[in-house]
Amino acid sequence: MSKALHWFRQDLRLRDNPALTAACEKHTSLLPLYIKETQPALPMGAAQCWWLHHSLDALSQGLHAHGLTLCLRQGDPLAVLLQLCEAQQIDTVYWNRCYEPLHIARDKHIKAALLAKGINVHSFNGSLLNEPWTISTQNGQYYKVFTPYWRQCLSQMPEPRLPDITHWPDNLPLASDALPDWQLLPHKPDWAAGFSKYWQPGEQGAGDRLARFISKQLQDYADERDIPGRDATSKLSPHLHFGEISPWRLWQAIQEAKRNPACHLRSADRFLAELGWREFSHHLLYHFPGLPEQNFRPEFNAFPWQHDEEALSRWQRGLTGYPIVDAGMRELWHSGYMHNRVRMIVASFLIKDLLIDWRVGASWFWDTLLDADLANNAASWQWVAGSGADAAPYFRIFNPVLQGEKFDPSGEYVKKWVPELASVNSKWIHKPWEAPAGALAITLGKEYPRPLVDHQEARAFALLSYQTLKSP
DNA sequence: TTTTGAGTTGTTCGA
DNA sequence: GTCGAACAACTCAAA
Repeated sequence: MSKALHWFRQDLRLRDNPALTAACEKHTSLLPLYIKETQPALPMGAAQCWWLHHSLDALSQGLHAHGLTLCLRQGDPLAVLLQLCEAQQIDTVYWNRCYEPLHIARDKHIKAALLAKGINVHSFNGSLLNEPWTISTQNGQYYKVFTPYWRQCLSQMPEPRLPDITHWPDNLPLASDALPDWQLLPHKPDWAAGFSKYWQPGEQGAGDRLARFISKQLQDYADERDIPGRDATSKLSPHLHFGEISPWRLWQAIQEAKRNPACHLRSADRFLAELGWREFSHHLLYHFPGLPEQNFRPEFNAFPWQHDEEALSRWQRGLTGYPIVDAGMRELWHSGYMHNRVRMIVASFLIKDLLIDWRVGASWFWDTLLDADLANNAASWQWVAGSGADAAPYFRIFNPVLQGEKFDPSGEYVKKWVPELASVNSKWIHKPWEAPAGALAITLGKEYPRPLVDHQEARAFALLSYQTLKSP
């Protein structure tokens, strides 16, 4: 008659959940628990609080279908765990591992404290194809370049195992907080009002996205993933972040699709490589824990970043006067998401046109992205800045007009998110300031702003600034 | 230890 | 309009 506790963190799912499966197999009673930390090491962004609310709601219903009740508690995790274990004579605690440095430290501390009280702790890999410490070069170093890293991963990929629960233990009924009392949802103003139009948090929503991706999007993924006006990307990132679906299931689904002779292999491998980038980011963060704050390449510590509150605010609100940039920033604000291609464009603009510190951009993304993930966010911003591992060379500066014309030729993406430009001819949609007099139905500077900076001048200045980093 | 080839996502300029 | 070179060397990973 042993009792177990499963501590849900970034694994808000029932299927293919190794820690939960083990807990169910080995114990007769189970307490499923989620803890809202009162002093989190890594406070969640506002957009993700919205997601968390709905994901917990979905998880709670999913558990309920199997006779279990999700227990919600608020406080210091160790104190909550100890209190519950003692009150219910729980002998074993299960969880899936987290990989952010502060979470590793937290879990290590909690594990030691529980063991000291005679409580067993079992942890599992529930979130990554390859955990960061399992991949290394022949010299035993960690990888700093993606391509050899991913080659190595592919060469040692373990057989996927998708453990499912066959026997559900008895419920341990316990008092729980009420989810609405956590006040995760915004109110006054309800800026998340539009989110539910685009997203269905939870395991079911994640599974639906995957099915849609395999059946409708995979075939043309390699060719269309860069076109923000198309619905060509999987949009699985927030589901992956919260662990509503495991990378193993994606891996397996792609392998299955590849067995179909009609499958477009370049697309399938391209998608897997995107999973690879997620893994690579975690690998980098694990081995270089300062990644979210410190330049991976220390020579960037001398970079002359500008402080311009007005420019930052216009970037955040999507009022830079560069349509593709503004469309991206508004997509982010309205939907909690931004197309990958456009993320690179807006990041390049903030860093290289406005010369604003990449950490400032990362912090805005952290607060507004539903898929905000410490490893991915830090690694990607540093990549654009040039301060990161395997980074873009400093002279790779995106031209927002060319990028717009190349990847959004008809302007449909811009028109969707910047409605004041909806009437502009596609010839001028990415550079309305060049339109001849009378060609625009709107007035620049009134309905839509003039460019915040001149890109050619900004580019030249950025190149000069990057020159200063070179050793004398 | 030394050598060698390679490295997500771009832009501009001049022929 | 199209194409290739230059942009700047440097670091990484494997042989």
